[in-house]
Amino acid sequence: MTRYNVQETEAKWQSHWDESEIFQVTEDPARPKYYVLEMFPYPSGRIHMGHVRNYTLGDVVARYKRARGFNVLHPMGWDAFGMPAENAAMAAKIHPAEWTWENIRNMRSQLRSMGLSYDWSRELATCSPDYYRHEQKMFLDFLEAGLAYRKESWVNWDPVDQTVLANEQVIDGCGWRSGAPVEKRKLSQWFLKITEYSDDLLDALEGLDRWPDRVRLMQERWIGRSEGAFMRFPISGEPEPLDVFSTRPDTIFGASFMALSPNHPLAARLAEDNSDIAAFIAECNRLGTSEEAIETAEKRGIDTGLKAQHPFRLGIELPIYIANFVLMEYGTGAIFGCPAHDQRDLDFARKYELPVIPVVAPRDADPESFSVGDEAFLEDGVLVNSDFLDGLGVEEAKTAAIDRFVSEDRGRRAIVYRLRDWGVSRQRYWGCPIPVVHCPSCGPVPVAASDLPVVLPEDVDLSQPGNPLDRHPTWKHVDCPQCGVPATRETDTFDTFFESSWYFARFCAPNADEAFTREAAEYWLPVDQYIGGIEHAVLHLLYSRFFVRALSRCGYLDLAEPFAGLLTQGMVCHETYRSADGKWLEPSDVKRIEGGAVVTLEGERPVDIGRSEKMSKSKKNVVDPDHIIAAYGADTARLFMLSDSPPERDLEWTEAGVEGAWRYLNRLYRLVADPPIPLTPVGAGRPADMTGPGEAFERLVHKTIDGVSGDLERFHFNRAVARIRELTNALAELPVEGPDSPWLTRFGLETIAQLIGPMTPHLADEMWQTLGHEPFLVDMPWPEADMKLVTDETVTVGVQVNGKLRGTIELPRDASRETVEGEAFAVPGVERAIAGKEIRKVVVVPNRIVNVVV
RNA sequence: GCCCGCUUGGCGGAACUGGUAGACGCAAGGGACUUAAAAUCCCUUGGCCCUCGGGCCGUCCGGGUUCGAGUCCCGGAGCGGGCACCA
Repeated sequence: MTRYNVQETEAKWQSHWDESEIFQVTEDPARPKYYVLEMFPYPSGRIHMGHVRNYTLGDVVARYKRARGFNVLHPMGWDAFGMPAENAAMAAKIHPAEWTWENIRNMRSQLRSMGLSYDWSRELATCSPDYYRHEQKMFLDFLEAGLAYRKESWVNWDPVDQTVLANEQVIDGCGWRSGAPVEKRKLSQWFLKITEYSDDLLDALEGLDRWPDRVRLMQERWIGRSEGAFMRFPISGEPEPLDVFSTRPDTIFGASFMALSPNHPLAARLAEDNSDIAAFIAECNRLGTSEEAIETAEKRGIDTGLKAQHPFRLGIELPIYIANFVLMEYGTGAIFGCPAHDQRDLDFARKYELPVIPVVAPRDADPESFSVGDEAFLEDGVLVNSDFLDGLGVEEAKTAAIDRFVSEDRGRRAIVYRLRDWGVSRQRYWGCPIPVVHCPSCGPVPVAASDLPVVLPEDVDLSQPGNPLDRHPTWKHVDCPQCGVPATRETDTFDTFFESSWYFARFCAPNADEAFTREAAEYWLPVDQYIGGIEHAVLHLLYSRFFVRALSRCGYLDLAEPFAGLLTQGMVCHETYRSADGKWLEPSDVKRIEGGAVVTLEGERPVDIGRSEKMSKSKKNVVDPDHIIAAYGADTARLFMLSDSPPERDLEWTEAGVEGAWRYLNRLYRLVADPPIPLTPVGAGRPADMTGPGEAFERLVHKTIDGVSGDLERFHFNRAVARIRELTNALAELPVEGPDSPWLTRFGLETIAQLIGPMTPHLADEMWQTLGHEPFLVDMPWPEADMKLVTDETVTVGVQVNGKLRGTIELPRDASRETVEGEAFAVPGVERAIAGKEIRKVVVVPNRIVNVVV
């Protein structure tokens, strides 16, 4: 039997593609363009199955669009700055740069073995000065445009490692490496004014109609526009009043306390001469900076002893607390608490025995007796206990309350956003240096554009805690660009989201002296189809959307949105295995035996099978793409990635599924290498007379072309694969003796090769050549379905009685109602079901269903 | 805590906008070929009942809308993801 030599064949086509440079593209105004981009990887060392899935999806789209006549840009690069390089440097004593470049070398060769249609001449790595110098220039332009500024903000500080920790590095309030309790610290940092675009970023979401709804919704919530009012409360015995923001000014008469964020300036002032308050604030600061930590913590507070005066109720004073659930970043960092109509306020009030005064009652409730228990009343209703607001609905009451605040000059209507400005400073080494010099007399001064790039020094010492740039002997010492006195460089580097916010533009002109050329960017952008993980639904995508706005303002380009279409792929999962002593086992350490049980490969000891989870090193349920490609080839891995699950959903990697894909590829190869019957010569005409089965098969080919095309357009890759397999099954069943079979078999095989080309490109080119064609299949136009053959002349219609299927009938398409009813009543199952009953109604849905109601 | 998503046979999934539930694949069982095995090919396969014609039940659970619900609405359960310094 002819055997498919996958390693040899895949290597052969990869080098052919490479030598002929077929995937290198240039701008061509005569042709429609299509820009396919997959989120570029962090060079962690080896590709994982998530990458394989992501890049397979992109490659299918790229190859399909190319066959459809588009000039396709499909580039790849490396998101090469980031913390893991520093961690590796500390753990293995390798320089981050060396570690990163070595990883890039490895991963590039792994990606190449997948046979992806990248234009490798455009490859970039963000850690190269050639790349990051442009973002230093962008930062200078942002500064000049007023889009970058400096302010203090809070960070998680590890006192032992002398470093700032990411939220994920804070475990139970302690540093992940040092184990020391984490402190909140205030640092002066650089921010980008993303909030200036809050409304625009929100409004433009509507136009992103090729984005998943849930991603748009997540961004909408993230931006978090809310309407309300700023209100001023005088504090008894204090000169300065307290400003608060509330979305519920209507509940002002239900206020029973005020609460300050532990980071509020007033709280800080009170702490100066009150050790209890200072201790409470210090404790809050141990909580970490994440919203999750703050929201899940028990609601706690401390009474400051200060009293705020109720704006509309003379003589009523409200105690001012400092509370751990009030965020300094939102509104003014202070609130009035209305326990009856806010759950957090209610929890707090119950704990500190503060009054709970209902001021909104359900419309059908008795206002006198309505009270609130352990659940705040959040719905619409009628205002009660509220003086001039009594009897109004919630919306009317909001307006009336704000109007009164305004007329008494105690507040104003306002819109606030949850979105905060983007802090881009990182106290780390392996990132893009922020091009600023701190001068003792001029303050922070931008580096002159002509002095860019500020190159990250490589001779650093990572063996001690803290930022190595800070203690570098020479690098940071420079003269002030403005006044010339000795000054020091900014030692912070950019957040790595900075690099990924514009790489899609750099790919348009990767060798340009400037960040990118306007010409190339205007030809290629926006990205027509962006593909990546849902984990980037908010930050990366929102920052990139902000970046094109900021770059447009600074004259780099003229673009509304970076990504016109977005596909978010699910995770790659695998069963988990544990030995009897509870240790995780790798899939390659176990085997499946008769009956489905799993045992260890060595010693055949029993293994506990856990449920399928995202592949991760900690659970050891990782399958190395290299091993799969070595054993089965890239096409098998690609086909399995596409055939088992729709792209947005999680995919469960199974050895059996891989085997199935592998068997199918071999079957296809055998069909062309060793056809069941001799084929007609290349280009032979369609036989004039077709047999019945032949004609049915010919129709199926056209239906498959039509179906697969539609599936690929909508990213229903798993259905496309299923259809191609159906066609393959039908081809195998063609009668050997049929006079039209030699032609039909060729027609079927050529079509299968073309349709499966985007998914398994090596095999498809091999099939194409074996069938007698010149390479490359990727340059062939996509097959066209003959729509006359796609629609059958007859239809199968289901016949129901009272909604229950009783049989089916074969009818000419668009048969008359009379014909349909006549045939339907003649179905034996229908006759049985309606015998002796009165027919009340017959529903006929043309070409679909008949429902007899008795 | 807040926000978002998912739930269909033994398993992954299919079913376009409410119209024949289970396409396609995997696994399992049976058979063919073979000295044997692998590979390949063929058949069966949602559950229960059956007089082998068929009957009843069935898309996480409980309600509802409809001639008709996996699909729409209300309520609930379970699982997963995100929460601003991981990328």
